[in-house]
Amino acid sequence: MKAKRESPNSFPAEPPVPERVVAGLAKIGLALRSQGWQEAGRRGLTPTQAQILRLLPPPSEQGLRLGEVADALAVTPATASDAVRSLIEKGFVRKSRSGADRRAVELYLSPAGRRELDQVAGLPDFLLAGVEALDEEETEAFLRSLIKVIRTLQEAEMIPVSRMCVTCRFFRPYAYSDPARPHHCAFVDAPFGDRDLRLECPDHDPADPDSAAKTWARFSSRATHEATGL
Amino acid sequence: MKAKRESPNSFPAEPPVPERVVAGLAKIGLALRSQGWQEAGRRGLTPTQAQILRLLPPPSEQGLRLGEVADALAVTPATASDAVRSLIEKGFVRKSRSGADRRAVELYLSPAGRRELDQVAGLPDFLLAGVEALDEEETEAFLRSLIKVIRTLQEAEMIPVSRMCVTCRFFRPYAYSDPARPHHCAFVDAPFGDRDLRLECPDHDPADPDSAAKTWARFSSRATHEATGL
DNA sequence: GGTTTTAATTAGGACTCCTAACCAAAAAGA
DNA sequence: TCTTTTTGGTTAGGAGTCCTAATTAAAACC
Repeated sequence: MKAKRESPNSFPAEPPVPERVVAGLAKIGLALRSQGWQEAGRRGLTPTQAQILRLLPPPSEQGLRLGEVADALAVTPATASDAVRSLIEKGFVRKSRSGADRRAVELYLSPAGRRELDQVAGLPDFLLAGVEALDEEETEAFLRSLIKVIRTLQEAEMIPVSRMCVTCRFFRPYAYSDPARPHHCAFVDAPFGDRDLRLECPDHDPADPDSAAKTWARFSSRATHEATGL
Repeated sequence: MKAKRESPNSFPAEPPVPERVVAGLAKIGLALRSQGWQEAGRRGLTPTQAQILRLLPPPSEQGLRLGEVADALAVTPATASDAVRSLIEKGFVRKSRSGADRRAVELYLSPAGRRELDQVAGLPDFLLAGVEALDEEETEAFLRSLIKVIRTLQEAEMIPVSRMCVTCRFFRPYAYSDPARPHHCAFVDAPFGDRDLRLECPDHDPADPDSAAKTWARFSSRATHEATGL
């Protein structure tokens, strides 16, 4: 039987702050899941299927491999294959053998899929309403913290790597002293601030591991100190 | 074809900040889900089953109703009933008819369930590692923002209401001017700070709707201004 | 006492996940 | 070149997650 820990200010201690944060994130995860299923009922799509639709490009662009879809959703290829088959039966997705590699497939949105996606994307996350309860400054701080958490998870390979600034070869964190726009993007060759940090940038180009590590160290430590007013 | 929006600083605009925050939260939800299933493989428990185990009390305490379990997990009673049946077959949960209301059931952890829970809870969320990449101050700000988001979601009834400070009749937000410990808990009759804000307090007692609204308004607006230095 | 409501279960169906076994094409080695 | 791997994807099988709808039984209402 463990004695209860006391926090420094004599207020009876609960689990440490990070654990409560995790619990909070779990609650949001819960909401996302249950919302996803309610959505599913309204249209004919399950959460996974909707996510795949959001992922796939129109036929005019380069299609996605099945493996890429599986990675992005963090499921096994078997599961992804199931979901895709069901989407094809529903007429929302097209599949064709890849030209370059004859065992691979390329997946695209069909026109019907494109229309369906507009509907699905139209009612964007209910979560948005929750996040919009934060003021601007709070939201930006929240985004930055979120990016740090996600990146850490990615490094531990617990979450698929995505096209974020912090893994991009064009990203130069804290290149300027202007606190509103401390970062530099070498792709558009312009300074920008935390509010423009991206999670999925179309122009993303992965940095080599070495400079990625440096970039991350720089971003991570500066973002930390800046929050304390340094 | 839509023209690209420009943000005020001429950096090419992406979706607005709140949307990116939602995207980030969704990524974390993804990680939670896929981790849950990997867990499932190791032990014989699926994510839902593990969550139920975490929820149930030992036989020495008041058992939970099936409906309460369903609410807490944000699933239908049918789904909860399924999962509970499977847990009973595995010997981790005990069920008995409620004395007070003969159609209701009371659910408890069995001794085996208790042992299993220790295992499950032992490897707490991998997410913890991610959150611990934040420094102390950042973590506290993150927790506070999270509470605001969750509470907003609860008000919109998109997420089950939980035993948080902000819905408790003992909670007096911003009762003091001390920025380190601005709140007061009338249950323990002591001041406390953001770092002690709770998501699941054992002593929680719901406030009546009227004063709950006032408390929330006070917490919400002050937390906002405080962040901007007011 | 006779509705209505509420708590839980069951039935049925689509889908999500997994692991494992399997082809077939591509890459690697001898 | 002619095998081995390796890799991309599919299928089979099984437990579980979810839902809606129908059912049973007890409680609450009038």
